[in-house]
Amino acid sequence: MKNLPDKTVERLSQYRRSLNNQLTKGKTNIFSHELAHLLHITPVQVRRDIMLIGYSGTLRKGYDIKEMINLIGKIIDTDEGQRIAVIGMGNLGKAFIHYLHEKGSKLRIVASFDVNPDKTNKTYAGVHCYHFDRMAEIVKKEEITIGIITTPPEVAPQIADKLVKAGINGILNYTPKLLSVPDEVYLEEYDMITSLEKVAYFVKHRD
Amino acid sequence: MKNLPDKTVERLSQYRRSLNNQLTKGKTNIFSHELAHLLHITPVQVRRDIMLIGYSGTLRKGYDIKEMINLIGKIIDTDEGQRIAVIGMGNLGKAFIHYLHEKGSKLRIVASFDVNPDKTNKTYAGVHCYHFDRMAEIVKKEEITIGIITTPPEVAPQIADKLVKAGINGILNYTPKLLSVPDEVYLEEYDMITSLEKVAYFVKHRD
DNA sequence: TATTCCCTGTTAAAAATTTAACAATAATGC
DNA sequence: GCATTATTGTTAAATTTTTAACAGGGAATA
Ligand SMILES: NC(=O)c1ccc[n+]([C@@H]2O[C@H](COP(=O)([O-])OP(=O)(O)OC[C@H]3O[C@@H](n4cnc5c(N)ncnc54)[C@H](O)[C@@H]3O)[C@@H](O)[C@H]2O)c1
Ligand SMILES: NC(=O)c1ccc[n+]([C@@H]2O[C@H](COP(=O)([O-])OP(=O)(O)OC[C@H]3O[C@@H](n4cnc5c(N)ncnc54)[C@H](O)[C@@H]3O)[C@@H](O)[C@H]2O)c1
Repeated sequence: MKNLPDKTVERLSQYRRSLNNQLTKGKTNIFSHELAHLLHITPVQVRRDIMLIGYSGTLRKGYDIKEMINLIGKIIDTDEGQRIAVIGMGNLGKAFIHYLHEKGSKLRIVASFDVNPDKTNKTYAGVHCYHFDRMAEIVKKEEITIGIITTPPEVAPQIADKLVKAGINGILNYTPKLLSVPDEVYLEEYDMITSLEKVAYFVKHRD
Repeated sequence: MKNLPDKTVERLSQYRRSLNNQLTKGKTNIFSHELAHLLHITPVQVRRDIMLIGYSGTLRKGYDIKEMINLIGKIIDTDEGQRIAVIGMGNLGKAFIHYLHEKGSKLRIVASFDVNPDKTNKTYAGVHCYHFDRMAEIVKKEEITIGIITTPPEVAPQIADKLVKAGINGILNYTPKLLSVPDEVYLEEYDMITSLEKVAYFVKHRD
């Protein structure tokens, strides 16, 4: 399948979460306008996204929820899934692991790293924490493709460098320090303060 | 000033963080291409954003870092600042308060709420935690305009409703449950899983 | 003082994303 | 069975966002 637009990928993730939610409520089918309402977007956009991933609903019945969940899974998780590491087992790192635990996704956190002896050689929500010195070794052995950085910001650049050298393909950076990686590594950065400041701005400047 | 584009507002927040960073390194001026490099964007975009906020650099010297920080502060924080509450003092809520503490921003967290007696009537990083029953009262007294929701997802909708009734103007929702609020309330939602799944997708589908 | 160079500010073009419009058609009601 | 209704799929238009192009103009050089 051709590459999907950035924004469509983000929405697919949200569609899936909403669809799973509907499934637990006993719903088996859903209309574009229902899904749109849940995500605060327009029904057209839902239909367009669904068109882009090559799925089709049935007229007057809408979309089959299970089928859509499966298809989105194939697209995002891929059939083989991916293996993930968290670097920095502080508040955020631990919270993340607990949050992802038990989601039953094919994206699995299989290792974590820290340098603090209080953190290393322990297991958090089923994820073992190694000393960061062993990172390259474990990344290879465990076939890890994605690293999530939740260390203090100062060390984030060197962590990123080492992850790249170890052969990782994607980095999700939660420190406020903006990173630089080679083109072939996909980098996503998120800072809570930006979200908060965005709300602050639009609260004061909304029409 | 006319309303700025969504994306520009997000970047302003990042500009400011990067500029503060440069300031501590002793830099007083910066070129568009330098700032662009830090944010992985193009110099044109930097210049355009700066044009939109009505600031001007000097030819051959670039932009005055302090002046830009001040101006961005006026735009995002506004002169009076805003007062913020966190609802749900679990892992994420506490982490957030610690993270924002000591940033010296005009956006200040002035209260937090929980229902668990283990959490209430304590102070975390200088922020008092009240029982959620007192929320409406405190929101009025403390003139709180923004609420950050970090409760379990199940209760998020009812929390949001009550925040809206209490007269809040903006909500930042970190639970994976998508919310619905009246138009006049600005809503921003963020789910870490979406970021992770986005990385997962583009790692496998990058050209 | 002329010339070159570098960097800004801005308008115009391009690209990405969203929204509108509507044809097609299965189910429903009469 | 025929018209009506509801809903999808898709093309085209509109909007938003990014990128390109380039005209200034101040500093440096000579
Ligand atoms: N806590 C939040 O809500 C929040 C929000 C946004 C961003 N952040 C950012 O996320 C990051 C983590 O925040 P936190 O609250 O979890 O911090 P934290 O101090 O609790 O955790 C950081 C962890 O990284 C470990 N570490 C330090 N150096 C390391 C290294 N070289 N290699 C591996 N591990 C190392 C530390 O031992 C510690 O366990 C910070 O950059 C913070 O700015 C935090
Ligand atoms: N921890 C993460 O990394 C992470 C990441 C993304 C999203 N989230 C989401 O953020 C939210 C919080 O996560 P967490 O790990 O901090 O959970 P948590 O269980 O540690 O904290 C939740 C807190 O909310 C309080 N609470 C429960 N009901 C309440 C109510 N009605 N009013 C006020 N407070 C109430 C609880 O007492 C608890 O202190 C969850 O929705 C979670 O899914 C967490």
